[in-house]
Amino acid sequence: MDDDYVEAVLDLVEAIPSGRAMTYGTIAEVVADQLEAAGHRRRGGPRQVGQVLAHAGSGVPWWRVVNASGAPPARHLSRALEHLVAESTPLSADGSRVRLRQAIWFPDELE
DNA sequence: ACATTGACTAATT
DNA sequence: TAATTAGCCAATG
Repeated sequence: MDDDYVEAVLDLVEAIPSGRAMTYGTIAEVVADQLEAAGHRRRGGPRQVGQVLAHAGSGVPWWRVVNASGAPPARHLSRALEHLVAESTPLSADGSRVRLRQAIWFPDELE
């Protein structure tokens, strides 16, 4: 995993607005498109995004990245939920996952 | 090289 | 809805 990939992921995560969220899979697609357009060979997937955040995600709003069912990473669940609540991110009734229908964000949406 | 492991996903039951 | 099961792709031993 080279620096270009790591940087692309971190930049994108930083761009997610407060109160919104993106899934690992979507981030992987956007980053793959970006790098491909920049001349690199297509690579990466949801798990690679997870790898990047696990090792280098401490400085970015990692709690705005959730899995395909809207759940934050199991290991940091409570810390993530604190942030999400503080940002009034739309949550499911039991407060354990993000309501993707409302909270999902995509980078070309007007801000 | 080979096997195992993960901040994952989509399909199936 | 929730649990299970293949796939997936790069890192690690």
